[in-house]
Amino acid sequence: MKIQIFGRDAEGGEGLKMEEPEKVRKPAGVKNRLLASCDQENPCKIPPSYKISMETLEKVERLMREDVSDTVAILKVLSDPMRLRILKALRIEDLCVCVLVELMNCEYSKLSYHLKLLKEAGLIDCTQDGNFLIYHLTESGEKKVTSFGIF
Amino acid sequence: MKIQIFGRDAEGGEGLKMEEPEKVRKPAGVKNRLLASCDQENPCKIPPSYKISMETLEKVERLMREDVSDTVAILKVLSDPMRLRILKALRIEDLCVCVLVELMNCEYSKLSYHLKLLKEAGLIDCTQDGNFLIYHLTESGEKKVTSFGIF
DNA sequence: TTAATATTTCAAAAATATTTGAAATATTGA
DNA sequence: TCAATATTTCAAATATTTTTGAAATATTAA
Repeated sequence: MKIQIFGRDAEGGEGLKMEEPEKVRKPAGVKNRLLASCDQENPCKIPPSYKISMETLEKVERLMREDVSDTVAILKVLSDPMRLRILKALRIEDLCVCVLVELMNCEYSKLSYHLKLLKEAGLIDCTQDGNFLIYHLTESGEKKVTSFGIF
Repeated sequence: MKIQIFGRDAEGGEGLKMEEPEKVRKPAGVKNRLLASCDQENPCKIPPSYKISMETLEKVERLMREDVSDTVAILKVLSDPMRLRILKALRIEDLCVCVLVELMNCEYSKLSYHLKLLKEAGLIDCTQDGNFLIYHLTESGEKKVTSFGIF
């Protein structure tokens, strides 16, 4: 696959792109990989509507290198009906495991698994009172849950 | 497990909870399941700090019944590094599969799988230009991605 | 002590999601 | 028409996540 690169434009998404005379570039570094096979003997074949500037390309490549693992981790934890419902409940009231078990209508061990994930993600925590564990949203959990605007 | 229920309080989370004299209730309907074994011969054993009002309980139970499947579905789609990075890229610029393949540094079939999930979730779509498919964020995708405040 | 209770942990089983590579499809250009 | 290209589809192999039930832990109550 080969890509044609057009001259600089004023910041991706800004609208107004001026199209400079067609000119195939062969840049160094990261761009090399992306545009490797694009040169004179090997002319680029791309659809006419498809133009992309060096600036935009670089911007996208920079984004690609950003670490998304934290975001993914939190999204993974949130993307489960049981865990979402636990969070919803705890937003209203701190609840002990025994009540959650009844509310969720499930086995202790199952609930416990999900509570563990939520806790490991720092979204909830619990305090002990005798034999009972009473779970609550953490401050950061409260914030995240709110900022995701999920509920 | 048995739960002790205390008198009405003014809306969960409003602060100021007045604690009426201890009184075990045995309500009907949904509450029955939750509080089934809580009566005179079978006195409730809960930790002293743990009080919950009928109102709060009802509120939580109502929440439990709400359907979260749409939210879960979208969160599931978002909770993958590859898909997140695709979305990030498409926020900057519409991109054809061939460029995405290079950016993501992966096989076509793999990329295609993730594009499909994103498309099925209505977050992205594509237009065809000859042999090329050029993917873009949908309007609703744009909105969702923004509202989740992920990037 | 001992028994009962609330909860977690663990490992195996089951369910889901992802990756892989080959083959299919559709479009272009000769 | 035919070959080349861009992309998707498919089914099998892998990997990850979730469920299950039994056993472990820790606390209370007797």
